[in-house]
Parts: sequence; C-alpha cells; structure tokens
Amino acid sequence: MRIPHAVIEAATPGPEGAASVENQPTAATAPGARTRSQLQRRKRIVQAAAALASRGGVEAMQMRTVAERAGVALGTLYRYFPSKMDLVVAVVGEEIDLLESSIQRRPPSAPTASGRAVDVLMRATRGLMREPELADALLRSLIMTEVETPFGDRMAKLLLRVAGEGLTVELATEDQLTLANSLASVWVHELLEMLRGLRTYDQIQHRLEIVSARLLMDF
Amino acid sequence: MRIPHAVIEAATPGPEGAASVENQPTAATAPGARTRSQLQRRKRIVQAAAALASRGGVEAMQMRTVAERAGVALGTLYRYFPSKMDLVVAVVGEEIDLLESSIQRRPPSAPTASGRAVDVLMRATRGLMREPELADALLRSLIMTEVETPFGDRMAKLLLRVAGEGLTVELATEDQLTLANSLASVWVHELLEMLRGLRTYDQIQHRLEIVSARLLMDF
DNA sequence: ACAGAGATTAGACCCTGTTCTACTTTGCGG
DNA sequence: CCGCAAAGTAGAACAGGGTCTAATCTCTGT
Repeated sequence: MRIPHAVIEAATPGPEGAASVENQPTAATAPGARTRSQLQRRKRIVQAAAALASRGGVEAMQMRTVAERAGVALGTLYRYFPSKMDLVVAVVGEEIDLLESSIQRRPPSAPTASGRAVDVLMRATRGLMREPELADALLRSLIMTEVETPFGDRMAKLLLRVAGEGLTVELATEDQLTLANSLASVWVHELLEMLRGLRTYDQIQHRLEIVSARLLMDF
Repeated sequence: MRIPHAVIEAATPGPEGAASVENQPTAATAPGARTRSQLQRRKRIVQAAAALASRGGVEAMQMRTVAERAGVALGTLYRYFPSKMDLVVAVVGEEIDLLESSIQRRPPSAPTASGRAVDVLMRATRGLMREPELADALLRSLIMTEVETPFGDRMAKLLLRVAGEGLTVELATEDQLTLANSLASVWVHELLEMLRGLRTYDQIQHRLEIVSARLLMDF
C-alpha cells in the first residue's frame, strides 16, 4: 500500500503525485487522457466498484472482480487506480458530490450554526446508511488513506459553509477550520461506531448535537 | 478479517467472543491457559510484534516473521491471535498501559480540565511519536478494529479521569462521556494527520487546546 | 494509408494474511 | 507409568492485492 508515512518526509508532490479524489479531469494517473472512452472507462470502473462494495463491503470489491465487471483488464484498472485505496477514494468522491448537490438543492434550515451542521451530518449519515457495507468500506478505507482532498476535509468545508451562512474556507479563521474539521472527525468516528452496531441513529444525532453545540457555539 | 459489520447484527457475545485487548489473563482464544509458558509465549509474541512494527510499520510486522522471531509456529501465533489485527490490538494495549502508569506517576497539573486533558493527550502523543512507524501502524489498525476495550474508549476514560479530578466513568454523565470520547477521536485524527506529515507537534497542541477548551468547558 | 507512441489486454507471477493437515509434545488424571 | 486431549510444530495450500510481460489496439500526425 505504501503511504508516505512518518513525521519526517513531506508528501512528495512530484510529477506522479498521490491518489486524488478529483472527479472530472483525467484518470488517477493516466497522463494525458484522450478523454472520451477513457472517462467512460473510468466511470464504468467506479460504478462497478461501488456496486460490488454496496453489497459485501470492501472484501466483495475485489480488484479482479471490479476489472471484470467493468470490462477492463486488471492492468488497466491498476493504471487508472494504482491501488484499491485509490479506487475507494474515487467511489467516496462520488458520494460526497451527491451530498453536496443534495445540500445545494435543499439547504439546511435550522436557525443555529450547530443545528445546520448537525442537519448536514445526519443527512450524510442517512445517505451512507442506505448502503451500510459500502459506507463501512469507504469510511474505513478513507481513514486509512485521506490523501489529497480527504473526506474529512471536504466535510469540514461543507460544514463551514452551512454553519456560518455564506462562510467560505477563505473567510474562515484558522480556528474555525479546526473546529469544523474536528466536528467532521467526530462524525466519522460516530459513524464507524454505528456501523459496528455500537450506536443507533438517534444516539448519533444526540451526540452530534452535543458536540456540535460546543464546537460551533459562536459561528 | 471479518468484522461484525452492519447496523443490523449486534456483536455476537458468543462463547468465542471477538478480539480482546485484555492483558493479564488467557491468550486471545486459548480456552484454558495452563498459564506459565503460555503467558510467556504470548509475551514473546507481542514483543516480537512490537519490535518489528516499531521499525517498518505494519508491513514489517509480518505474521511469519513475528512467529519466527517469537520462536513459535505460525499456527501457534494464530491460535493466540486469530488475526493480525488482534495482534496489533494487543500491542496497543501495552502502550496504553504504559501511558496510564505514566499518568499515575506524574498526574497532569494544569488548573483547568481542558488543560489537563491536553496535557495527557500531548504526553501520549510524544510517547507515540518515539516510534512513528509503530504509532501509525497501531492507530490505523485500531481505527479499523476497535473491538472490545477500544483505544478511543480507554483514552476517553483516561481523559475523563484527569479532566474532572476524581471523576470516574461511573460518576460521569452520558454527555460527559460523549464529550471525552469525542475529544479522543479528534486526537486520534490529529495524530494520524501528524503521522502523515500534515501537522506539526505544535499545531496538534494548539488544535487540541481549542477543541478541548470547548468540549470540556464545564468539567 | 502508415509509423510510432501510448493504451489495453490476457495471464503468469509474487507476496503476505490466513487456513489446513499430519504429526509430535506436553501435562495431567487414573 | 499410561493414555489422551489440548497445544504446538512444520509446512503445504489458498486467497486476494499488486506487479510484470508480451502481444495487440488505437490514436495522431504526416
């Protein structure tokens, strides 16, 4: 798997870069995507992966199977996604896109920043719960990876946006970012507990309310 | 790896139970440990595992190698620790024990609950940082597992204890537990970011101070 | 239409976690 | 001391992630 690791070495931003969640442009590593069929290939792969993961979790999402379902060779799959993790990250990216557009369609309406944040988180929770296996797979893998445009960061930004109305990442203070980020990581943690059967939906909501009320008290 | 998964099924508390972090008693699964040499074997295994992981991370801690270094057969290793994860959990258990005794020796002295909590967290951070590879391995694996006496929970309890002086898990309110727990998960998250090179020690401290101040404001 | 570069493919291959098998040791009640 | 069940051992075997190779395809520019 080889993740940069260690306090010492900074992320090597070399020509090859690490995994990325980016959605529109070229495939993970494919240098110059001659677009068209390549984008489609990529999409087919991600779809196949999501489909497999959505029933059976990560373990069901085997690289060979994904490749087969997507109608590409294993080698090709690995050209697009250098590791299983990268694939997972891509799948997650789509999920977040979904959440973001959902929020754009129907923005949270609670009166407090904390309320809006919890609203968004719970909405995301419900979305993920529709496919517990997938959710579990994604969350776990994400925590392990979180390279480049990580899950938590995207959620944090989203939270920031809905918490302080009109607040953007650029306008927020360092500390506000920290707080939003922390809320996101608490959420991820709670979600994992839920998937493990240690929390109910209602418990998560309650816990998030408590934590959010404090973290975002003055947003 | 087979982790219970899914919102539906509750953890099966059957006769075989899941992985456990417990330190003194019998080996992970070995039914009736005839103690003596068995405890020693177990210790040798955990030590070998820790040694390997401490330089090279999880990947260096290969089951075959651990078995060899510990002087036991692969099969035996698997009898004691049904999966690599279980081994990791055991190694972590030792680390936490260390932290706990360190805290007993020299309790945090900050005047505020939040201050004491941060103190403990940073002390744990320094401890883990001594062996970044090990820390990374442990944290990642733990997040993935956290079965039975999880890392986060132990930290949460510890935090609770130092935050409210003399406060114990039994005396704490649900919400206080939630908050301590959340602080622990934020810490874990920050630690992972640090290991990934995205945070410096000072940043972590600052961020924890901010978050802790809010989460534990009235402890 | 044609050559060369890059993309794709099928499939062998390696590595490591985990399982399984056949056999030997060990510890203990009778 | 015997017998036996549990525990241990060596090592083969399996599974799935990831790599590599030798073709074959597909563009793209000329």
